[in-house]
Amino acid sequence: MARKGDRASSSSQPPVTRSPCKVCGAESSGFHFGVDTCEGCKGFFRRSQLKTKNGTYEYESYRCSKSKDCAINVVTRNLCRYCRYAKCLAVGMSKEGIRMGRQPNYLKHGVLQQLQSPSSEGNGHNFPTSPPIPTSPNIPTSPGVPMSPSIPISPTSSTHHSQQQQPSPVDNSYSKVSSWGETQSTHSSMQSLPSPHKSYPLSPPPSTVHMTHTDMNYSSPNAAATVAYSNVNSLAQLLPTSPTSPNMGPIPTSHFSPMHSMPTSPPSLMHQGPLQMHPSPSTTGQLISTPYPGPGQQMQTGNMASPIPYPPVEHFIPYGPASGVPPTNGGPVDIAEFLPVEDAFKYLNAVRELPEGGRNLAEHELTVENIWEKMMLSFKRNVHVTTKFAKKIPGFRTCSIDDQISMIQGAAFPINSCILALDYNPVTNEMNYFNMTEMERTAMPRLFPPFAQLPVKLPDIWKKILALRMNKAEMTLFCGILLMSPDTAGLKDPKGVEMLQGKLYSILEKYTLAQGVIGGVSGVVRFQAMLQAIMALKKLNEEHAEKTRQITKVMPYLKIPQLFSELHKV
Amino acid sequence: MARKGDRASSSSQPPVTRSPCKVCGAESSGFHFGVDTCEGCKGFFRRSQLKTKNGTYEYESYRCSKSKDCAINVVTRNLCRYCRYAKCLAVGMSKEGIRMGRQPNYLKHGVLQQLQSPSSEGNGHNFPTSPPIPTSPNIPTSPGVPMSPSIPISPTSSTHHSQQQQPSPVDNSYSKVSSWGETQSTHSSMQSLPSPHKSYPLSPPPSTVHMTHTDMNYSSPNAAATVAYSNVNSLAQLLPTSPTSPNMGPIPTSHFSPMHSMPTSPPSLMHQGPLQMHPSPSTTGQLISTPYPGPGQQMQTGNMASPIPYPPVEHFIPYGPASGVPPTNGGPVDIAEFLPVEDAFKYLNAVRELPEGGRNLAEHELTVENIWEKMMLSFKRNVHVTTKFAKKIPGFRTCSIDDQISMIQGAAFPINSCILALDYNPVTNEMNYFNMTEMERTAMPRLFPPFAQLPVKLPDIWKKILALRMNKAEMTLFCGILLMSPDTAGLKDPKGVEMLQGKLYSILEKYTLAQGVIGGVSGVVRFQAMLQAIMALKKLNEEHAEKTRQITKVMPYLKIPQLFSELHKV
DNA sequence: CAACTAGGTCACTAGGTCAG
DNA sequence: CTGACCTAGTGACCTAGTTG
Repeated sequence: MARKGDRASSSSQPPVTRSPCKVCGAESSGFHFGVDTCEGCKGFFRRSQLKTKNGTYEYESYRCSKSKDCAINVVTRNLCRYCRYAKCLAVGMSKEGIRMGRQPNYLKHGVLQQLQSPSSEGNGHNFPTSPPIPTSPNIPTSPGVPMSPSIPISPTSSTHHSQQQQPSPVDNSYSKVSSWGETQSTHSSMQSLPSPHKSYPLSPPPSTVHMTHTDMNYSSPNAAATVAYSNVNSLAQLLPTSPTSPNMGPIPTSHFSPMHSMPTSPPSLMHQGPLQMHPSPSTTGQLISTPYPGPGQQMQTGNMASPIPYPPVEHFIPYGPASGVPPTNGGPVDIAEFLPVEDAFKYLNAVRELPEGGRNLAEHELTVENIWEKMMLSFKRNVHVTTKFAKKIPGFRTCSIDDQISMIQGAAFPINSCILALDYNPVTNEMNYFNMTEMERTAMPRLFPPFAQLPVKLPDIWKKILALRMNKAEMTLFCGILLMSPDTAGLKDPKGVEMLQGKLYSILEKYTLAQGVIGGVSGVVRFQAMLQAIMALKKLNEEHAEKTRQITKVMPYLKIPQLFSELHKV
Repeated sequence: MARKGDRASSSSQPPVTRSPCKVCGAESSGFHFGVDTCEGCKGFFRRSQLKTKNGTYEYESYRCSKSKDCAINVVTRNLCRYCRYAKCLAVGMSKEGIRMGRQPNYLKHGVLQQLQSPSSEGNGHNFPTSPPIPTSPNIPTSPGVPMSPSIPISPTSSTHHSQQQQPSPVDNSYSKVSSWGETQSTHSSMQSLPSPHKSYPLSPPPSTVHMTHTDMNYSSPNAAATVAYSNVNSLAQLLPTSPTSPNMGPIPTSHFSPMHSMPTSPPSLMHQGPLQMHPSPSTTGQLISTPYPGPGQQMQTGNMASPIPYPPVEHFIPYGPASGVPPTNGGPVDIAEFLPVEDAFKYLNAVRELPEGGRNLAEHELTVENIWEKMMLSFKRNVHVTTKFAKKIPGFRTCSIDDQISMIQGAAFPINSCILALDYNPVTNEMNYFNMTEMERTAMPRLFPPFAQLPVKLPDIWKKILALRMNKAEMTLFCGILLMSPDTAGLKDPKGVEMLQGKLYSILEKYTLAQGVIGGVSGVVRFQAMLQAIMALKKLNEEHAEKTRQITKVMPYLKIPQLFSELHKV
């Protein structure tokens, strides 16, 4: 049976389709370690990953005698092993990327690309539901399918990452730029390579390809306020801060002032983009911004199968001193006396924006390392703001530092996930996936298979959360409960935490009951639904921690900020 | 064009993503060798079972270069064939598990048919009952598992569908006889993996190998017809039972009749011996029996260790029609109309006794295998009774068979753990640790290190549960909530389950509130504490599942009844 | 029939080999 | 060490056979 090489040259296919090796430009012999490469680079990469007798990896011995920016092409590829390996990583080669077995037909027939091609087409669907016309003969980039992340998809926008198109020697893809060099330098033995980060270009022209909202309206105003966590790596360092830290900003004397402003953060803080905020005209309370279109705005049914029961307007729930319905037991609840809602909530809200220093990746930058790094950046900021949030929760500061750390470790992810519900639009399925662009998000399943389910599971939870129609006070309590989990791993005083959490539960219940019927749902039912949402978030958290462990096992070379490793006890 | 394969992706069916492969998590393409797997794992398993030229099986050549505990997921599945194959076995794949032909419709959309009439079921609850699901004798029964199918309890009747109801009166499953000898022997050569089928005799000469008494008293006329499944032990088999199964025993017309009898089950079902029921002098409701001896009675322990000296009268909490305190909203709760408490609870209670066929090990018998076997025996009985319990929970039968199975899988352990609280004495720390003797229990940490924490963590949870002072009705609802978890893994209709669970929550809350102050604690607080206990149990369950996975990875030669492997999704 | 699944096929790719 | 060539798998499709 016809053997190998044929695929390229012979066969029924015109030889034209044979793409060049993504690393050196030579003729490729197929997908190797997730990337279209030649036999040479395939073999080189394989050997590089072998362990030597001393237990180190082969690639660790590579050194560059120049400035780590050697061009890699057919002719020069053997001149610098360091740079060749770096290039391999840069184009996305990795053990995880392997795809064995037969190539799916839909790939062969070049299904997917067209969706991406005409640049940013309105609708958010990026799935091959239609019988796709073979636009381009080769490798499409489909989520879930391991392959080179650097394949140019949209010819239109190809202006900027020209390199991989041309089988030529020039290659800027993994070039110099040392923006991250800073942190890198402190990162130990990085000099011996594997940190592909260094080698990546950091600020290529913003991808025009798949532009999403996040890009534009981010102007980070309160940058200074949140201050330099840039170098902080330990949670412990964050905690001892005085609760009245000047960074906190002014604490509103009244938490229930009836103004329509966004939380307390500047508008730019909100992840708006296409997502509009429309306060209910009928209310005066402070609202949580959401992606729902406001009154008079058309709600388009997108890819959702079932009709969305909740209309946009009522979603904006005012809160304030117990208005009508009396609570089950006890008098009206004045949350303001118990917890500074505004103050706490603003930190929660911060996770909805791209962190400082973050940027959206261009198409050709969608590599494991780059995405990981972006995630880490986001994550770090999130732990920070969660920490600040935590300090506002009654009783949190009374716990031991160790327990405080444990709780933040255990709750940062679920809390963050919860808040992102505010940016989810169940109708269009638009979401803020940890501040990633849609392109980045869709690249995830391919680059990090264990995370593949997350973008699927989160929306379910988000729907639940949105259906709760929580206002800021409720959301704050809700997250407080997530934080104060007595079953947090490693807790030294679970009893104490349990009591504190119990208090939160009870306040939330009273408050919710006092709210009366919201959106046709009674307070009792809403409260129970909140409890269920809490459980769902906790469960998701555990799954996620497990997945993270898997990933870091499989990709031990990924940098894991201490915070993160702490968070998931990796 | 579009051939079948597309069924997964496209199809006219709801865009519901197919369930993940039980082995690697990739998208499954259907049932293969008895398990929901992807094409890759299907092919891998098939090839593994092929004979080589030397007459050996392909899988016999597999070796693990690490510690036989490699994670298997879509990314790593090709890294270790030994572990991948082990995982295949663990999830129950086997040649005998094959099921060909069309998949019954009720499996596909089992959920919807709830509209059916409640029909039978001696007592008349008004909750929907699923249509008497056709008993399909050929549910994927994967062998790979050493135990008899048997649904014990009461062999009488069984006139209808005798096939799946193998009336083996006694459920000592795979106890005595050669079963172990068989497997063990083949396992001696464990080094090179498994002959799972050899070791997990199921289909092989159905006669010799695995024959326990099941054979003898199996007198069903159509034995031949069912022969192939005589050893079936899939959960699926247990479920389709007609709700009118005569095994249920007499059902009291009034669930609240103030009699002091033990539930309604035959005495032999109850772990009575030392357990006496002593109603609180001030009440007349039915009580949960506990290890606390009643006044003037001496406590003697069965297979448990020492006597328990302490009779907290308040521990016995009566229940009955809402007495004094009015519920939060709505009138008094009549649980009897909603759920046959007595009937359901008796099954729960059964886990407190040593299963039939079980025996306590002598000191020299405390080996990994023996203890494992004992655990499995207990476990199997527990799943059985949990299944029966589940059928009594309103709405459970309306779920699809798959979901029913998933829920039992996910809840058997926490439910069983919960019930054992009734045998825990917080003063002396005496406990019923899954019916093990103290000696056996103390041997556990040494033999199964991953389980070391269990005997430590359980008491904490038990204390919480005891502190709740739940009566039978509450306990039944509590366990029902554990069962109907919308976040159960693999659920196809989580929404439906969520709704059903919500109902249970709401009933429990109303009922608990109606109980008023118990032991100085208000209903509101008690209810909240119940919620926390539920979360604690769920968390413990996940940890335990993880530990189990560890153990079975490290000791792949341990026989794992399918029920067990299913239970923890090993 | 229609809905499913073992098995077979064969397009593909890790790894191993061994001249260069 | 490199990389063209091989071999042993792998897994997307397909077909034949089974079952409701």
